[in-house]
Amino acid sequence: MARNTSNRQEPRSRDPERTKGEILEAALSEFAANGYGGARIQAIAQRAGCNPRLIYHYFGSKDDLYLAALRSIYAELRSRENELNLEASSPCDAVLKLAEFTFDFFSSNPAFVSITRSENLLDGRFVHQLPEISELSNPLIRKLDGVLKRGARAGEIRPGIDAMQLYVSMVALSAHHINAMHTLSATFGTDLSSTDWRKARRTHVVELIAAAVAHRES
Amino acid sequence: MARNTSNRQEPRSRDPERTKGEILEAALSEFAANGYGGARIQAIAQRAGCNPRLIYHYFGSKDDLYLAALRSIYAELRSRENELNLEASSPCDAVLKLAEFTFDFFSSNPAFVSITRSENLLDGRFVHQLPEISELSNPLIRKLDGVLKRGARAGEIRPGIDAMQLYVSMVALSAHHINAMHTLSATFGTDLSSTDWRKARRTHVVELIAAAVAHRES
Amino acid sequence: MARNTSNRQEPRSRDPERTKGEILEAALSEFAANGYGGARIQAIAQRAGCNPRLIYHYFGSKDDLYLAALRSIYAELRSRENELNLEASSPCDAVLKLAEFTFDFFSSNPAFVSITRSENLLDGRFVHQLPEISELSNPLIRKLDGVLKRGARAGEIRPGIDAMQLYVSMVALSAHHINAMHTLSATFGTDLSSTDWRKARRTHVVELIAAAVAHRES
Amino acid sequence: MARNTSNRQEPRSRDPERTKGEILEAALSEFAANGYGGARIQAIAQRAGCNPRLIYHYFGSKDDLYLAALRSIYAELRSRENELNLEASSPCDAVLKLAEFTFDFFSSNPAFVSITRSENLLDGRFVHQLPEISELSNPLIRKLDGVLKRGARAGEIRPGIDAMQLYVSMVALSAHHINAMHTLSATFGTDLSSTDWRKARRTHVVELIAAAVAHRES
DNA sequence: TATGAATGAGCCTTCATTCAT
DNA sequence: CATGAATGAAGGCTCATTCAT
Repeated sequence: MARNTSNRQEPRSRDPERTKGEILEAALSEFAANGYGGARIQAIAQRAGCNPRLIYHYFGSKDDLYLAALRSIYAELRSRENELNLEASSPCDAVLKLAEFTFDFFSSNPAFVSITRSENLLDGRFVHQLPEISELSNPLIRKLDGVLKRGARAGEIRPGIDAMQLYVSMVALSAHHINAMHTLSATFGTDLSSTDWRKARRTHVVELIAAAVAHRES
Repeated sequence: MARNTSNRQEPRSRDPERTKGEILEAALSEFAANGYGGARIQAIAQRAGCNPRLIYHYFGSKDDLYLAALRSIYAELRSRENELNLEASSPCDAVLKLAEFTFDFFSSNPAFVSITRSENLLDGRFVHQLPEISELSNPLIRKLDGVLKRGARAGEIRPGIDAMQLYVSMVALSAHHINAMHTLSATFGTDLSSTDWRKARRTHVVELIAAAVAHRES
Repeated sequence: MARNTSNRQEPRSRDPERTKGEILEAALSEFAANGYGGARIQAIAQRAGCNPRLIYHYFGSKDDLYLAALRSIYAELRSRENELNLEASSPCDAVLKLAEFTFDFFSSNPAFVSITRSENLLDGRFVHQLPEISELSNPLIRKLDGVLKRGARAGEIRPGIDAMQLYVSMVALSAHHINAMHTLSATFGTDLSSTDWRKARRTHVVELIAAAVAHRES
Repeated sequence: MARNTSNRQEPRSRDPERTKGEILEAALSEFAANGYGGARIQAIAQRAGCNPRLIYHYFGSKDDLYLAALRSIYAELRSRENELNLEASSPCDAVLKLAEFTFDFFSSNPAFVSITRSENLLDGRFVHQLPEISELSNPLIRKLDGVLKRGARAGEIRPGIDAMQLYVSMVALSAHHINAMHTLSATFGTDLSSTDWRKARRTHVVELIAAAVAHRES
């Protein structure tokens, strides 16, 4: 007859910061797995182990939660890029370092690729609401531009390479096979997610970039 | 009292084949613009100027309509690729020809990019149901492999390049800036859809591929 | 074992006009009983014996359904007023005829009173969207004005009475005890909805109006 | 490092009575503006500048808060009516004095009209829980009855007028144009809230009551 | 005294789909 | 061939309210 407390389920943590973090983490997974439209607020709540209502308490709306998730993955990228120290290396090494970093970042952050994909499906509806993002990559492009010019003067690097184009290429070569993994896998009849294929891809991409920037005697 | 037929509104084309084609066309647009989940069966009906019910009449379900759309864009790709004649050119020219074709195909078929993107969001749920797709690219890869080997023997092309990796790179370099147009545009603060940027991108990509496959004197 | 048809519930009438009418009727009751905010779309569906979804099929939204209900009660009022023939009576008789009609209209159309009350709670949010309503009462006021002037000239009616003020008074005297029935009943400890009270009220109101417009020898 | 108390924000007034009063005041506004169903407990908290939880602390529930608001507006009315001194005037003057008082009370207490309206929308659900209200108006009716009888004997006032009916009429004539302001305004295309209209209405109402009770030579 | 955290119930609305004509 | 009528399931969001501090 006694109503012991152990009978009812744990009423959550009473730790707002942690709860908020768990919700964001869950949102990241759900949005990555299903896109904005396909994501279910209830699924996020379940992943976070909390009441759906709580999501509104902390984030206000699905849109705002999505914006928070978007902000978070870009913040992660920015924080990682800041750790790069391109100036310290020789021009060729710096380019390869960036190429490797870019490749590895997308490899180990599939959520970035997924959410970015969803965002593009929506014609960038949300990313355009985050002005801070546009300030993210400009410094990197400037640094890369410096490296290319330095390398060109030193005869190490083919002159005339546009930094932004090169960076877009690095991103393309590093992300597209993840982005389009399923269609490419189906097309080629090969599993592009296998460790072997990914390792081969990394080698190929780095070689391709190296060859592309190298100075050639003609 | 008689209910003569002239009283009711014109009941469409009475041309089943044409109606079916219009629906497929409309579906292509809608799926490309909104993805699978975001596409509305009613919107497709409106685009096609017909009754939603008719879609079920001709295609059975939203899934089947989507499959038809998927099939159609891959058929288009296959048909274009068949027009290529890589064997007729010198190895270097053949590679560049393929690069240019690939770039131009994605540029002029944004629906392919969009629907492909949606498909990957769904983890390839539908593309895996179309076995004919896997037979599409194998011939191309084989041909490209032949070209690369021929070029290597002739000393024109750097040996050891994997055909599939190279082709994935071509696709990546040609499609990713379209696929991720909005996020990249927001990131760089540049409009990646402008004609100028696209033209510069084409030049960059072709040069990059050329440099990557070129044989270098050690 | 046989699944006879009488087992499943009647799948509705397949008579759109009738269905639409039933929904409107149900909406009228529900809105009258609970106001706009308190009305439940599902309750309306149940009253109408149909699926909630059907309401959206025919009316689009709760707002639009409410607008339709509003329109309908005013149309009813207009149609009744048009049957009045004030010009045919002597001025005094015409005024009393209008007073009696007004009293009886509100008595027998409690939905009008209720929905009107709800509308005022919303600061007339919806009534302002129905421009046709403003054209409803102007003719009546003009007619009443004519009657009053005619009566004044004939020495039957006290001169200087403003037609609109008088009409507002008729409405007030006829509607307010319905509108505020519960608070007044509670205040006076009397049931204002009883037949007896209503009958006495009618007599009182008509007498009051009669005395108010009568020409007095001073 | 020490977390001194001056760091956290001022925890409100620490004056329970005042806080309670502010909440009641806020509730009055919110209920008047939105009715019972439309009122938001959080909006009341914001108006009162306090935490929603505090409302529960002081008043228990939304219902109880509403009851308190209801009690308060009727207490205000009772207190005002008690200041009237009908016996001191001549019968006619007394009637007009009451008419003017009633008109002015509703004019200057729109919250009374609004909350009363909301209450009637709810079929008097709450007013029936306040037995003290029914004891409010009985003395007034008795007084008015006395005045009418006195006036009838003196030949000043038409005999046979029922005091309650007359009082209901006064209320109706004074309140209905406020109660139904928006629908009437929309109907007549006139702004019934304008100062001019209200002034003309007052004159009209007083004249109407005067004429209605006046003794006429047959 | 006062407050933020957390919840369960319920509402409007949308969508793909089938029924009957 | 073609269409309007009708439906069940589910989703985002809001609200009053209680728990724990």
